[in-house]
Amino acid sequence: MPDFLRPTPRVLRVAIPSPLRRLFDYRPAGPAPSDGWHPGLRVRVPFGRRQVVGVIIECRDESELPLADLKPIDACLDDAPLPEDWLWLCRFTARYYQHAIGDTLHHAMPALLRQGRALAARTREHWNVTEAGHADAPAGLERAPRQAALLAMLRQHPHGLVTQAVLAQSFTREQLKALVNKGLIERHEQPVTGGGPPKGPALAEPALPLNGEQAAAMGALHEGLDAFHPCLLHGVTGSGKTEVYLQLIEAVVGRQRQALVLVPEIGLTPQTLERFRKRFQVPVVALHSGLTDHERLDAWEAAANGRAPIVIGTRSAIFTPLARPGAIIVDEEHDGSFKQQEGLRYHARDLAIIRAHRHGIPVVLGSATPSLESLHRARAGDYRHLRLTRRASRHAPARLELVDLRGRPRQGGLIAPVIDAIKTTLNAGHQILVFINRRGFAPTLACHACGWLAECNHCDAHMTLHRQPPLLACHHCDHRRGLPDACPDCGSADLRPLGSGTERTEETLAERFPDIPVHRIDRDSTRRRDALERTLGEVRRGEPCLLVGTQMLAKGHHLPHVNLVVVVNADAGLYASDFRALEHSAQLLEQVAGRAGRSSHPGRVLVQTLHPDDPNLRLLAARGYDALAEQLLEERRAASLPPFRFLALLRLESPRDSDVNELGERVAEATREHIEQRGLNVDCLGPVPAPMERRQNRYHMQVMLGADKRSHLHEAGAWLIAWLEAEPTARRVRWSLDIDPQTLA
DNA sequence: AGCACGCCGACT
DNA sequence: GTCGGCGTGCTC
Repeated sequence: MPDFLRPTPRVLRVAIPSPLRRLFDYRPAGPAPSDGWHPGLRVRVPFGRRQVVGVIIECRDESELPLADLKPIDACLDDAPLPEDWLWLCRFTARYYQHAIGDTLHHAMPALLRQGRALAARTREHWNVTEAGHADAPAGLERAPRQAALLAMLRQHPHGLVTQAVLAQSFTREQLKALVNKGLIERHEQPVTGGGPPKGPALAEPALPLNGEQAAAMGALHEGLDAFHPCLLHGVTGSGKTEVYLQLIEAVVGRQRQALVLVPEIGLTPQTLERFRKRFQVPVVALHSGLTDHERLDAWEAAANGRAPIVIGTRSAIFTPLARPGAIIVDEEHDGSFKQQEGLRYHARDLAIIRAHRHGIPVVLGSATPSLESLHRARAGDYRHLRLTRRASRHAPARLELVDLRGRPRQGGLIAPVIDAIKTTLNAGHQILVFINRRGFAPTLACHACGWLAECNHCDAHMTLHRQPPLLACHHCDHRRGLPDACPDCGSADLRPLGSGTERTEETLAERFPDIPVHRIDRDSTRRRDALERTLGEVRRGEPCLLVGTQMLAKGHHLPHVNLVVVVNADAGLYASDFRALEHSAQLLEQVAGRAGRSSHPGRVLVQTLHPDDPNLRLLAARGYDALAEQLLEERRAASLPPFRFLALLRLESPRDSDVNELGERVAEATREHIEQRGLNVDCLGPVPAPMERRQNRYHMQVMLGADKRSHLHEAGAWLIAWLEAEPTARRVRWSLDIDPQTLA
């Protein structure tokens, strides 16, 4: 039925920004949008005692409530619905992650749209010369040379000029206003002309020549530009994955389509953007945290109407609408930052796959150390497995050398042979990267008389000792304390730092190598804007130096003069309770190793460990990440863990431990009963205390659901949520269901 | 989530 | 006397 014949629906089902997992019915009111009522239109509605911006999800004629009880909407905010692909993705996401649709839409929308800012009606200010202004000698300009010049310029443009163009010629708003007051020019609002890709060639600089493997990968990608075509681009550090991305984007843009590129949180650096912007003549829209609300909305619209051919952003950029989607690229697909860890707990990489499937376009997951999930799907034939094994430099990637820590005295966390290796490398004129996974001076402060340890009052955690400035800080809450002069338990003054963090290692190395600059890079030292870039800029000049840093240093930065990498302690992930700890640890070690010897010199990687005989560590050292990943996949299969089984984790938290305990018991019990009754093939384990049970004075418990079939897991999860929503005592407990949890913490 | 209502404790 | 703590209930 054509829209103009469609009668106005009696009921609008609206998603409201709230955690409530249902829709609310309203009566249409006010002028109908020009194309009629449709899902995707934003409406301003009364909700309780306030006004909110909601989104129409369904137009119908029936309601479960008497129609007379429905409130009318206050206004429709859009002339046309929000983009269909965006709405589809949001609805899918809400369903898959079992999250409230209203809250999902709210999170996926630019702030200005959430606030009800008009989208369709956005116009640009335009200035035209009036009839009076076209007269030979307009009056009132004798003593206003700038105004006269401005009028002269506008007279050159029969179709007028936008404000931006006027201001760019160093005229002012005041001069425009003065001319308007004199009746010589007029102000108009002109709709922003959108749509259509930018014209002209896409490339600003020629593509680089590809090696055989890259060319083969490109060939494979070229075969499937018009179809869903998931690829795992599995390439060692320095093998040229980015060049493959760039050439894929070139092909996509050349076909008048758009490319969406997702990068890890710390990957959206000026260098990354520079590389894209230098290559392409067409605009590259970057969605980063520094944008104003207005810029964000502009970018969203530019993507939605097709003006932006290339969009780059972090996790949340997966919710950018695209008018003509051409390809999605997820760089460093194994990176943990693609999973949102609170609220709507979505995984941007997984949504990228879904989105590409829906659009029928290729999606490329790139990594040197793919997640076991992606590796498994590539091996199963769900993804095309494209490998890049050759590095641009002559050298094979550095192998890990395990260094036995047992029984050896440490200075700043380092043992004598490692310090000797550092000295040798410095003497040869190279740089060294020391990687240590704890910031601060020392993990904690201990009393040597009685064994007291500095503990946080609000968390089950030690307080970290910091020297700059001197204090004890908890890394799990914002609690801080000054340093005690004496042990609070026994009064002894013999308080000593226990273990080493970045500050202590930095201090030790600075004492040991007084003539060599030591740069510390961690969250504390890079708090100032640009501090990281400035330090790295200096390091890239190539003078011998020492870099001490946390995992911030492991990712992506190109450090061509680093020739030796030292890992202070590799043991964190070896015996952790989290089944993914080893995978993540191995990825990190491989990434760190990739920092060594990227240019002219082969590098060394020294890995200190208390477990030099650990079979997993030995496998990683001897044969690399891929070999260990194979091994871990077999272990996961044997243990029925992801990616061979699907998980959902219920997290419960409350200031009162009895509340979480009791609710945990009851919800797990009820869920097990339901699973039994319905004959679902689902395990329900727990409740168990979360790894750090008390955090910020709140008690954390969890209940785990596991299933071989997603549909069974989904049903059990949905039932559990319904149970909690109906349970009065659950309101005293904060709870959330994490589908495909990435960590069990 | 907000936001109101409502019922008890310590204050100007 | 009231200001305000958070338990309880509701939102088309």
